[in-house]
Amino acid sequence: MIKTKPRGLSLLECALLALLRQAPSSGYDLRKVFAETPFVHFSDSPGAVYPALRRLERRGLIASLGSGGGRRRRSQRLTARGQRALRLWLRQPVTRADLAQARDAPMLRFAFMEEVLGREACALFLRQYDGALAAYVRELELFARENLKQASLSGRLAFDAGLESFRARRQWARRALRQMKEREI
Amino acid sequence: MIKTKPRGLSLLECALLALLRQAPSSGYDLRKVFAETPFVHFSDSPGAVYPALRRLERRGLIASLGSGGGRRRRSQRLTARGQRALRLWLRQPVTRADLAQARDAPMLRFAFMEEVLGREACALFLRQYDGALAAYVRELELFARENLKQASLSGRLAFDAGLESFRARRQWARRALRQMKEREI
DNA sequence: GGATACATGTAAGATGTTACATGATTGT
DNA sequence: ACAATCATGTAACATCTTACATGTATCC
Repeated sequence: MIKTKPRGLSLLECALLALLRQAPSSGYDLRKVFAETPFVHFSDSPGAVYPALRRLERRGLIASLGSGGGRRRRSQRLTARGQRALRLWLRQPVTRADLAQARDAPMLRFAFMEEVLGREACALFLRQYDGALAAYVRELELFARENLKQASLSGRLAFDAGLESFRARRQWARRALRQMKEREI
Repeated sequence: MIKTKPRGLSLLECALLALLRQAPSSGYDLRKVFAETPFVHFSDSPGAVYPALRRLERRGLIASLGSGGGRRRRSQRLTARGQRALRLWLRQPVTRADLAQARDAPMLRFAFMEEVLGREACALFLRQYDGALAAYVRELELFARENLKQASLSGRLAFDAGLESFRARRQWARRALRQMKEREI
């Protein structure tokens, strides 16, 4: 028995795994990706990235390439265990909690999915995602009917904004599925 | 000079202020709101809510109603300072960071805005929000043209999902502004 | 050899999560 | 009196933010 606690990985840690799979990189490289890529909300602060990398290293999911002391550039690569952890994360089903709380997690997974799991997994994901969205939209509509009667106009509109985000995302999922199939040839 | 550090309020703390303005409530009440309201992502865990309430109390933004020791129900109400803090939060301009990082903050503010600041402030907000979204969408489109050439299909689609969310939100903002004006009579 | 950019790290503090503990109230 | 529910709180832990500290390479 190993002493590793089976705590889950944070979204940041998963993103780091996915980026390191594409190419071994240093913490500095990864921070630049976060700094320069819009609308992915990860912090490029050293106090977030370097500790996360060392957590991944401690778990054996990544390993240093260039060694040496001091403060020289130190690239990290994914280990076999890291590969497995990444695939596991990418293959998770889409849950209601993913929609309600960790709203960006599904899309982050999808962004890296094709490279790691291939087109079929992407198509499966899109169908699951659409289904989960459909159920969640129904739930929200029901809530609106029962609880938004005497809300202010701005309150109702704010709720609508959320609802329409999910509806738009459903449309996107359908379109994405079509495109995946078209280019399957 | 008072010793209060001018640290900002967390989104949770702002939400608590807004809810307490509607009606004095206990921590338990507030937790139930978070537990039962879908797609507002606040935790209903006691370890999040009670410490946040005590921080607000320490700052003089809320105050206890029912006193008494033990573990009896203790409702909190907004103080005059709390009112001012709430209005200040609601009146903040929409920034790029609100769109890129704190994505839910603007809508949370809008939801409570009419009750506290009135229709005109809502209309101003919607125009600002639309403008900020327009600029951000242009920025994202530029990024896509320059950096998404050799991305995988799922990678490009994931980016599109984000883009379309922002476009859909712009449409919503325009529609909301129309509705605000229609019912202004 | 001095300035500048590259690169890694840490310390302090805020916040949130999970799990547990415990006091009050209500119904039977 | 007992259980169930209401209601508040705390301890341990993980993560992230901000700000600072420090070493290395490169260019002139």
